[in-house]
Amino acid sequence: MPDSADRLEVTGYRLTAPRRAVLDAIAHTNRPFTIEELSDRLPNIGRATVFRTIKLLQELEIVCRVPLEDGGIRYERSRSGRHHHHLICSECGSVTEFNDPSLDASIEENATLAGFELDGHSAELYGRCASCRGGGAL
Amino acid sequence: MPDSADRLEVTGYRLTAPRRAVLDAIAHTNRPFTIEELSDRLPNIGRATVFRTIKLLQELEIVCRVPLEDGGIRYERSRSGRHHHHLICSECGSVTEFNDPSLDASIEENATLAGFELDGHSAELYGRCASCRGGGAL
DNA sequence: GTATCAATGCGACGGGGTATCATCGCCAAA
DNA sequence: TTTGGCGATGATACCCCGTCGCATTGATAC
Repeated sequence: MPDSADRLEVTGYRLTAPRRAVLDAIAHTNRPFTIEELSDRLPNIGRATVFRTIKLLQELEIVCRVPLEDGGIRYERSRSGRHHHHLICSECGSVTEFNDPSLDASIEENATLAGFELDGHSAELYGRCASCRGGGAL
Repeated sequence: MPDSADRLEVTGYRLTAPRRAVLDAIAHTNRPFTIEELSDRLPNIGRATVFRTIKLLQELEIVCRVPLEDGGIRYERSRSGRHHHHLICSECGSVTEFNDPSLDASIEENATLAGFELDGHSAELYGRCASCRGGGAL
């Protein structure tokens, strides 16, 4: 994951061994993960450092936070690296990013209607993904 | 708040003194609150009971959970009692409910496009409300 | 090389919520 | 009206997730 490393350096953060290890671990993960899972895979790295690194990567939009329906939190490597929304499968836990200008427009319109100055928003969709529906028991 | 009490009874839950007290407290609150705040206002009621009651009221859609931008959680009496979204002011903390069929339609469309079977979604908008903008320093 | 200061690791801490379990009290049936 | 069942309560311990404080380490500039 060279460009993520680049992004760290370019923004003035030090590219240390623990940060490399975290970047490497998430590069090799294709499923949303918890900090605990990540931390377990990196036994030589302090838990606090994993938290701090993930927080940093969120700010750099390399990783994004995925709020689950039950209130739990997972994280995932951001594929687009830009603002997006999530489709979260309650069966297999997979997360799909999507982007829809008309959805964003609709959100902005509602803010404007309410006299609201928008500076951020989130939208999460919960349900069952295509493959779980296809192969599933229902 | 007689109809909330009714809703409890109708759905088969007992309308007990602690539940009445919680209903009464939230009826007299017009701002989003934390469980701690609510619990402090009800010193004779156990903290666990406050948590349990709020959880119950969420299920009955009498109260809704408001996720803040920083990850914190507040609760608010639901005005519409139905599915809705939130405009959350980062300055004064006020929460405004809104409902927009075209926003919901847009969400459903994205789900359909992805082959997703939707069973729930959330959308939170963060920014500054009209009155904070009007009287504010900017 | 060496100084500097960000980053790390450790352990303690804190907030928010749940589990356990004995007790209470609402409600209905007798 | 008493009684009994069982849902609700309260106190406490506990758990999970994330942060803080602080001494130490190590990346980078000079």
